[in-house]
Amino acid sequence: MKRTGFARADCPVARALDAIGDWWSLLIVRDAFDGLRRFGDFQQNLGIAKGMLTARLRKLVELGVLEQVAASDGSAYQEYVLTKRGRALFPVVVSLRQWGEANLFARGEPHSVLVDAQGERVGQLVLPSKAGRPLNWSDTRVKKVGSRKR
Amino acid sequence: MKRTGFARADCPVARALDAIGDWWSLLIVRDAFDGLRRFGDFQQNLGIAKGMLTARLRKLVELGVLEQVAASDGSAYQEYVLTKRGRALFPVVVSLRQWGEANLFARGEPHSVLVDAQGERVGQLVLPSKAGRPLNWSDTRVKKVGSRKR
DNA sequence: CTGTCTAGTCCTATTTTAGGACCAGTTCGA
DNA sequence: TCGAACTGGTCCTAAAATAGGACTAGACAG
Repeated sequence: MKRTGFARADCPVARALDAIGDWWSLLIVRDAFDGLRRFGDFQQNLGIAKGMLTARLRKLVELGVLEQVAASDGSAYQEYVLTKRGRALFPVVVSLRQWGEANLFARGEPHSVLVDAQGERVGQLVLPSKAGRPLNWSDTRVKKVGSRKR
Repeated sequence: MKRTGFARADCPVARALDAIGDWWSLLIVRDAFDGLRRFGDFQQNLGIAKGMLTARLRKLVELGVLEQVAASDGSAYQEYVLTKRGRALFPVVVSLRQWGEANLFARGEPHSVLVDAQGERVGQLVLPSKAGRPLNWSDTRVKKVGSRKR
């Protein structure tokens, strides 16, 4: 049957997953962060079927995550680049990366790493309180819509 | 056809999506962070088909994201709770939440919010450099496996 | 003991996916 | 300047994933 949609959910997590939580979208975004721009680049690098890629790119453009611009090499082709909204997905990609690094590789097994401009490995993502104190999961809770609880 | 797998990819993002990037897993994890523990709680709250939920819970247990424990109310039933590995998904859920809040709700449209123990809204996730300086996407790049580039 | 609740299993119709054949417009090479 | 190859798609098919519901064994409550 048709996949259940969450586009009208109260929960932002559900809406986010509805938008970009499918099997390919975040990998396309990851590759876009990596500098890939052309249809053929994505297709080759991901090994995705062309029809699937067409559909995903179209949806990401519709969502405002990617936009099509004239090719930077002066040819008549188009390129796909991240918009501001797309670049805002950076923490999502990084958090997945960090969880994957820590939990899905054997000790010593090589993987790509995220480094800063100096080539130094980056630290772990931190969730700060309003006052700037680092929080972990047990310091937080979700306040539901309409909840009067303070 | 069978969905393409990324379990052996070099990229931790790809492996993470292979593990938990399907349509339901992260919503189940979100609900687990929210305190849901029983099969029926997940099933009702998500509106997911029972067969789907069974399959997803089984996979999450296999992955070590959830574990089954005896019910806390003393009944003969089992409950599903997050393991350490599952709790490590906190930044993933939070990053999706923050992106969804900022990009998928109309101005003024209500949504659930993440608050700290004092009921204060939390800040934005921050990626620090090794030295603690906040980084954004343009300050970073991915060093591929086997890459000699510094 | 009997009826209801819980946590499933199993089946089916429909949708989604992967993969490949095909195609029009663009660019390259001689 | 022409033909070949490349780019960025479209369209088709077989197989797999999904939603939804019928059914069930064991737990529990009265």
